[in-house]
Amino acid sequence: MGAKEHLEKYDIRPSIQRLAVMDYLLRHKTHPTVDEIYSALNPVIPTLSKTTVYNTLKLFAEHGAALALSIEEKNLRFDGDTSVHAHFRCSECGEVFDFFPEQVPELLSLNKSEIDGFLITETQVYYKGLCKSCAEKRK
Amino acid sequence: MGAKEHLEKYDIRPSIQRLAVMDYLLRHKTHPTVDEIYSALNPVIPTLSKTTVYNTLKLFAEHGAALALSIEEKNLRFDGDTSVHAHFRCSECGEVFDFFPEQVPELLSLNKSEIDGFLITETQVYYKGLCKSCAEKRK
DNA sequence: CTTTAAACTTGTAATCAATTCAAATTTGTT
DNA sequence: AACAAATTTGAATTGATTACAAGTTTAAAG
Repeated sequence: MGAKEHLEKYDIRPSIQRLAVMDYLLRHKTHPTVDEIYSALNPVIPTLSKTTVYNTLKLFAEHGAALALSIEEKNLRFDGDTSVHAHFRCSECGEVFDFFPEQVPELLSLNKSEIDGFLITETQVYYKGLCKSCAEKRK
Repeated sequence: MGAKEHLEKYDIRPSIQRLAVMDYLLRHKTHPTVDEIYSALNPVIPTLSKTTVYNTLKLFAEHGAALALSIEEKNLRFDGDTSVHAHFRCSECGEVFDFFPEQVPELLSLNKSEIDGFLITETQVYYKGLCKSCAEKRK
């Protein structure tokens, strides 16, 4: 599915800037920060403002078209993949990976459900530690 | 267990300030922010600096004596309860609750384990939505 | 086509949580 | 008591994010 269809699906009008940001998110599974997205797109759309990237990502998150991850202290990170999955951040290299341990689906599927009177609309599961590549280097 | 024993357990020297912060965390299960802790303790220890509260909480988190929760956009929140549990943040009133759906223990117990070569040292599970009290008011 | 209003984008300025840093104080040790 | 290490302090700085007001684009109606 392309960026245009993805935006339409979430009732977001497809401006040039929004399409570019969505396209970037769909093509890069790296969970980029605002700065990374801005730096990548600025050469292509020279008039692009960083404020627009902020506005756009906030809009995406509100409409459910992207996930905002607060998995690291400094920057928010964004994910265009809104399917059920968790995230892993390596404390060595800082990279953020999609993560899918067996137990996760069950847990995330609590979404939209009600427990003890609490209405769950969003679930975030964050793991931290050493990624495969950094763990091997340690040896 | 008192604040002193708690600190000793995690190899943290018990200064006046550290004891006060730890004591506050153990007595208030509200997942307070730095500001909340500082504002509460400043009247008691007038010389207290906010930098000390920052330093202290960072130290606690590094030693595993407290949890740093990035469950909300603006401030970090802290939890003196380091046992296995998840958190729920109400998007209406902003309060952060301890939360313990059945599936959580299993998920959090991945801690210190290895999956696909990834070494997990920390797990955070965040739920967002409407808390019981705010959900009832909505009707 | 024009006109017009709404939606969107832009850049600057402001905010504010968190960190840096160097000086002052406290603590533990000989 | 004297010294070194650890801790605390507050002022200054950083840096991600937001606010805002002006400029631009888009879409719909005449």
